[in-house]
Amino acid sequence: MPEMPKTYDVASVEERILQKWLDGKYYARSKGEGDRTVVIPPPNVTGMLHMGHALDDTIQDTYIRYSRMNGYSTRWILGTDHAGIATQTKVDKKLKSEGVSRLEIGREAFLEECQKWREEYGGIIVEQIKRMGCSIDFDDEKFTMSPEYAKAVRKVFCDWYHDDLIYRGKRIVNWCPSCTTAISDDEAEYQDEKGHLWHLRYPLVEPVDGVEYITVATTRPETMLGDTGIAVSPDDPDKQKFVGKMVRLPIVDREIPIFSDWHVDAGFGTGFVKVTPAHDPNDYAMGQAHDLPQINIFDEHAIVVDGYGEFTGMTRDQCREAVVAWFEEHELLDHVDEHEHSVMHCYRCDSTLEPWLSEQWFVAVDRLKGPATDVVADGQVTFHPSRWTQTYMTWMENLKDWCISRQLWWGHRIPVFHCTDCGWEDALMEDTDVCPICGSHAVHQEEDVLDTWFSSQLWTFATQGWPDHPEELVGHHPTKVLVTARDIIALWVARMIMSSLYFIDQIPFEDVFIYATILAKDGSRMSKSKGNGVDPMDLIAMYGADAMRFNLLTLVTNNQDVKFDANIDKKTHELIDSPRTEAARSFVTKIWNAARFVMLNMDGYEPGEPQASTAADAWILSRLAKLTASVTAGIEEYRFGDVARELYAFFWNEFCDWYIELCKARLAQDGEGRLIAQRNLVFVLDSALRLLHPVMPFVTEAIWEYLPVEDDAPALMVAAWPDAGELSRWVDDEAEQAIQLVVQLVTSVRATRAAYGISPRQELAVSLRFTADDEDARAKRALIERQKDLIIALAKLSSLDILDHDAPRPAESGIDFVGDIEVFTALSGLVDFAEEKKRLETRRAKATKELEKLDKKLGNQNFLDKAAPEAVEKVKTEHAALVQELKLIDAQLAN
RNA sequence: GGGCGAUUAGCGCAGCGGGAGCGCAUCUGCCUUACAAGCAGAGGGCCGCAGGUUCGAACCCUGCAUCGCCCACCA
Repeated sequence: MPEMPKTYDVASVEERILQKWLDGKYYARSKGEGDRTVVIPPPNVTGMLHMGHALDDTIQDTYIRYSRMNGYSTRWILGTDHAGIATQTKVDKKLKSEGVSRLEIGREAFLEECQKWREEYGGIIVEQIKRMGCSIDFDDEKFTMSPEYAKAVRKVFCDWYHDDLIYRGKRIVNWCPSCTTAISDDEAEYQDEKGHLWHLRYPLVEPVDGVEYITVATTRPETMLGDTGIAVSPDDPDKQKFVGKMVRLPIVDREIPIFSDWHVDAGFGTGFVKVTPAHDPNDYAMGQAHDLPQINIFDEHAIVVDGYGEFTGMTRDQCREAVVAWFEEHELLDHVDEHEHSVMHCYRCDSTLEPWLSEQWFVAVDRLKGPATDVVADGQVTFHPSRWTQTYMTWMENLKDWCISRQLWWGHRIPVFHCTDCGWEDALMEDTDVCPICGSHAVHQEEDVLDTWFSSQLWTFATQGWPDHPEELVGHHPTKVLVTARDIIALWVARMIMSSLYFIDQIPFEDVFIYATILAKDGSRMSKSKGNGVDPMDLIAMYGADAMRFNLLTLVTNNQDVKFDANIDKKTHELIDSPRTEAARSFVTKIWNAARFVMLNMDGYEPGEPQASTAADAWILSRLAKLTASVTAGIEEYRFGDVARELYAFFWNEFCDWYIELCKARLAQDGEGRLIAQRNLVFVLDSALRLLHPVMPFVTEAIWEYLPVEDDAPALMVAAWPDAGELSRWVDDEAEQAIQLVVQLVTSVRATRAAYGISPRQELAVSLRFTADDEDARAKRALIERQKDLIIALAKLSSLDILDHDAPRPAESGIDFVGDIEVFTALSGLVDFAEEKKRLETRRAKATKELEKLDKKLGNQNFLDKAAPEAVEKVKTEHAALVQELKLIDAQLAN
């Protein structure tokens, strides 16, 4: 048999194993019972993957690998998102650094630049996904702007357009005057800024009760040029007398009405609000409700338009200054307060956004939201953890029409054509340059492109042949689970549900798994600008993909965010270390070494069934059976953190720490015992590797190549998942108790040894004495007799005697207790007995304190009456044991 | 303003109604031929604060504090 290298060389092995998988195309769709199609949330082609992707992809890969091994039909669909605004920004910046702008090179050349960018970064992203070990369908990569996908997007637009779900309208949008595009609310960044609250006086046309003017408070005095009303709160009694009166707007000399509206907070400012419907979302809403004119005072660059005299041609800032100066000059500036408020900025160029009235395209959501709410309410689509259901529902309730047009170039161009001659307009699947009505060639396509989410909402079905090959969807849609981050529940998850229900009358996925947001160690968001981000590729380079994956999965609990334990150099922003990932790497190494030990003891091995020939065998097989059931259920329920911890505890603390040690004596001898131990070791190791494989695919695959298991599978990755039902025949609670006793006895002797500083090489004579002489004690005694050699070997004893229950205590011995068994360790000539006395006294104090607690409990009649009988019984047993222990300690002390 | 989450050992986290746990770090002793990326042992906790429910609360309820996230708003 080939010998395993002494050390596990992570980098070279992971590289080789990856190639093996790719060569074998084991990542491709698998056939089986029950469909498990999963779509990857398409990463943006803007750059590299971050820790969120690493977590997302690790979860999906673990799930898919498990499902593949467990005989499901699987397919994990790969793809990337063109990410309109984000990519365009990156390409803009790149061009700028080369000294050109997109306006100079034109739309066509710019799109070519975007394509180039996409090819480069899309390629990098796919390489990174490979490097993490993801078993995704690499031969069939999707892209939200591929010709097939574009066709799906276009069909969705046209169908909705013709079903009156898409309309064009003038609305207030977040406008970036520098990028000259609308951006969505989620693309706006709020920043708290110190500003001012200017109090301006507006004269009343007719005095009211002798009052000649009212005072409004505003943070944006420049917008007063577009004021068309003044609002007061309906809950403000002092102001009601002004309602219905008119105000003469200074500078523009316009008469505007005072009205009452619920938007107004009587307690803020002066209680009078200037209303500028064209330049504020709230004012727009009030303007709609009260039928006010919408006066746009800015052009697309936020320059004051014609007709405002000296103010025309000014920027927002210049205009603000000039307006304030004018009010001051005319003694209409009441006063100015300092005021902190948050201001929206463009996340691309950081300009202050202008709420701006412009022509945009919208999706009417009224007919879409009902069905999308129902499928979640009735459990067809289930969120995990369940609390996200509420987030979803709340968002659906408050859903407003969706602005889908973007004044960008990189994206799906809106397929609406109009004729400037006759006014014809339609959404078309094929481009045209002739008007079908008047035959004119004055036909133009809309310049705007669609919001990126408009295309990604189709992801589950447009990646699977829709609309041209609907047969591809059969059996593979709805997909099984969507694994994603919580911040796109509204932006993406909800929209996928809406569009999927509309177009293919199916939910897009059965489950939505929302994982925790990964924060930096200090609890703040990881971000490039703060330099506290961790690059998954750095972690892989330092510790390997398996270690990163394992660590990430331990973080998957019910929590909604989690701090990533990594240290980063404050100056260079480079990763220094990640203690938790390092610990995970130790686990990888441990697995390698344990396997290596097994392989070093394979001389004379002949394949055969596992066999519970000793208590140790029965125990480990029982533990394995329970682990298999638990891990299987854990993955099915998306409890990845539990799964990782259980695997760790079994492999390290049970298999390595005890079973391997318990086998060493048998392995050292020739004969049947050795063969049985070999077979059991191979069986348990093989099973454990299978269970570990979805979590740590590389090291398990590498080890499996050495294992002498007969299996048709060409790789562990496509080998069978252990069958919990089949294994359940090994469950053996008695054996588990027996080994637990062995472990306790060995640990007891080791603790005594450590307490006295006795060398591990010094063999000790130990005798055991049972405090009782009942059936239970006799059974335990028989068991210990059977495991005597094991205990002697593991505790490094010269002898192990079992005394009769009434035998005298051995002189000059240390004492310890394992339940009702006294453990005497002969210490004659080895220790200072004053020490032992001190030790016993400490122990006595502890036991006394514990006993008091139990006494109190048992003295409580309510406890005896109301608590579960098992609970009472347990306390009674513990109580008896403690009483016995104290008696023994006292006897020992008296000695 | 509305909602959600967190607060447990120095650090990062599990546990979520009946004995306070894991990993790292710390201390002690070990190169016991699978593993020093290891082995054995040990120390370290008013389980955020205050009430309540319960025979019994880290766990359930209420309030508070601190930190964080999401949504809305900020004239």
